[in-house]
Amino acid sequence: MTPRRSNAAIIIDDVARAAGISTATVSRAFSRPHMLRPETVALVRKLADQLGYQPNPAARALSTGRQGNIAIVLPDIANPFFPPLLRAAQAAADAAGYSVFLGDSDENSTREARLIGKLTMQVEGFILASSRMTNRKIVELGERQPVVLINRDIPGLPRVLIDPAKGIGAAVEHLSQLGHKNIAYVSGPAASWSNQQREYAVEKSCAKHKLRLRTLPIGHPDFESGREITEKVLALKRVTAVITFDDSVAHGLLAGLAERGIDVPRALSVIGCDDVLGASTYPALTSVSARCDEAGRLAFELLHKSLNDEGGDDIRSVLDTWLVARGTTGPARID
Amino acid sequence: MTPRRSNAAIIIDDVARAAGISTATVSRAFSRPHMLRPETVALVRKLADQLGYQPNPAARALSTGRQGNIAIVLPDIANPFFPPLLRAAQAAADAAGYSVFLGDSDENSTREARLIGKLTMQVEGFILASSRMTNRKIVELGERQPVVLINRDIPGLPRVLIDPAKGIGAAVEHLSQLGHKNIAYVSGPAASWSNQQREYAVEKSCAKHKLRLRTLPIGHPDFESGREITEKVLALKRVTAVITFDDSVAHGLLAGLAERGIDVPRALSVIGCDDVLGASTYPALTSVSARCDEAGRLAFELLHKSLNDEGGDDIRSVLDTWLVARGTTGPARID
DNA sequence: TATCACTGTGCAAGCGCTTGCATGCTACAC
DNA sequence: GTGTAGCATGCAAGCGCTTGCACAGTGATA
Repeated sequence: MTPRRSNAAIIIDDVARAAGISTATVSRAFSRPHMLRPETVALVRKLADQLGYQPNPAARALSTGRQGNIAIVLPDIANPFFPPLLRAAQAAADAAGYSVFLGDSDENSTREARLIGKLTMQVEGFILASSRMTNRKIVELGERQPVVLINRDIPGLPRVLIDPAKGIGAAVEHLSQLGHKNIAYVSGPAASWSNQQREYAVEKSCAKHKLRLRTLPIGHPDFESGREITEKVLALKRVTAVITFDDSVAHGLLAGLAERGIDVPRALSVIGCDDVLGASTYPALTSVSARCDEAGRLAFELLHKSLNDEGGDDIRSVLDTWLVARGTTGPARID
Repeated sequence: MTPRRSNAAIIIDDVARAAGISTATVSRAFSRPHMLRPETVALVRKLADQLGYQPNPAARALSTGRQGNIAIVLPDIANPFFPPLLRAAQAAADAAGYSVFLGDSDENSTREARLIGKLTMQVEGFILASSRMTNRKIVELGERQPVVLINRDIPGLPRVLIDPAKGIGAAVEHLSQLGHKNIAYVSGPAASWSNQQREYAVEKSCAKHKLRLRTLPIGHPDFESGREITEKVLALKRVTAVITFDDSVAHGLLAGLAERGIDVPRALSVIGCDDVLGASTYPALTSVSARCDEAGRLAFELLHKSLNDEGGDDIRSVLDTWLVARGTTGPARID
């Protein structure tokens, strides 16, 4: 067979020939410089630069089994919780020399599994943020390849968890102090670990402070659903405060309330989760805050350790949350 | 040399052996099924499924020079303009069988160039959204590999442009009709094509409607900068309306105004650009709207055509904008 | 029956890199 | 002078796949 491509692409042989040495040495100048005489390394580096040589990652991957890539898979980039996380994770990965694949599963576990399947052979590991897959599937994946979870608590797999307990505890206490007796929780996707945690934390805190709690389910956690749930929230006559699964939903709810002329916080207090909207709503949203960028950074760090076989046993990194009280919470109205 | 890895990984030989045929035939069963007897294809498919065989992309890439990957590079995922775009582009790419690399340049052209360099050999093409690199660099890249631009107008390269003219024209007309005579434009990054277009459109429309225009520069276009610019906006005594580079900035400005008790729109009208915040501010933001998800989808489509050598000559796909008037615009105050 | 054009498969080279082992060399000790 | 270590480099196989070409079978045509 004759060569198929005769691109202008510079390959290792070109550099080797230019330097009058073997390709092995050129290769080592990049991957194991300490094995070579410093002058040799310098020469190769110079020539490579000059010729514009870049090692072909496919060839390298084929030979070594390492691709220098990772993948981040998440349910919905448009959810404002993820961009900061993604940004931080990609920045950390980049700094460590990795390139990152992005997979958006659109909140769909089948699609998520398909995406992962398509990427497995091209990446050294995965960061799964708010995965919608079953534990079993995730564990299976984890047996074949390094995986770090964000907001999913599966023993045995390294994971970064944003624990809403503290923040939600503070939120409920805040409401209790303001005189609220009946509150509602607008819950997120059932398959979401975060939602389970948040719901549980709300329940527990309400019990502690002796508040009555009603729960309202929602489909896709976004602005629209928040807006649409408004009617149902208002139908809960005695409820004077609402905690929502996330800020988007709170945002939608605020919009729905504004449309109906309901005064926030006088008639109803609203608290979001994630605190990703900053103070950018009006009134500024009281929210349970967390460093989600930190979660992204940390997740990559754990993955990086995994890749270098430094994965300690059963790492479970928990990030705390806290309440940021702004303008959407106030004293309970008196009926 | 002996084999380095003896993974449990199934390779093409395993399938070939199981089927009692050559690897060539197995390979063709995937890439050129029409060359084979249908029964052969079926057999191979069945066995491959059974064994869990997946072609190694690195080997394939090495052999064919095609990776099945593309990259999307953008200045800041945390900017709400990008997630919908990215989402749509990745969905389209996925549907066409491509996986996507993500690069966040952090608004930095050097970093952008570095990211691109790192990815070139792993992708078949690039989507550059709001690139911060110089025309020269981009053209150079385009000569070496398929590139589609979003919001960057370089003749010869396929590009998707969101043309603000119509929407901004409508915005200025809207303000003019409301009796505004003096308006301000809070501008974005100087290197941004979008900003240039928007600034130009504002100037032109103001001239047409005989409005006086002041321009205020801003650094990183985000919520914080918007908030910080408030003082300067208020210092422009006669200005009764402001158009901002994007929604984030408008958002920040609204927050800044609210903090100072300035009534929007009674004391000052505000118009954003991109319309990515929905009606989620209060008052709901009047904004120049565009289908940014459509831009993402379209960009991939153009890239896909490029990759299949169907790139027409000098494709320049322009998406229109329009004004969505909401609550932040009203009659000019009378000083 | 011999010839010819297909068709479906197999052979084996080659994609560009890494790396185990061999080799040549220098330097030092005996 | 010989032996021996140790260092820097080269040789060549192999990573898993694709694909040009060769080749064997088949049926149609002469």
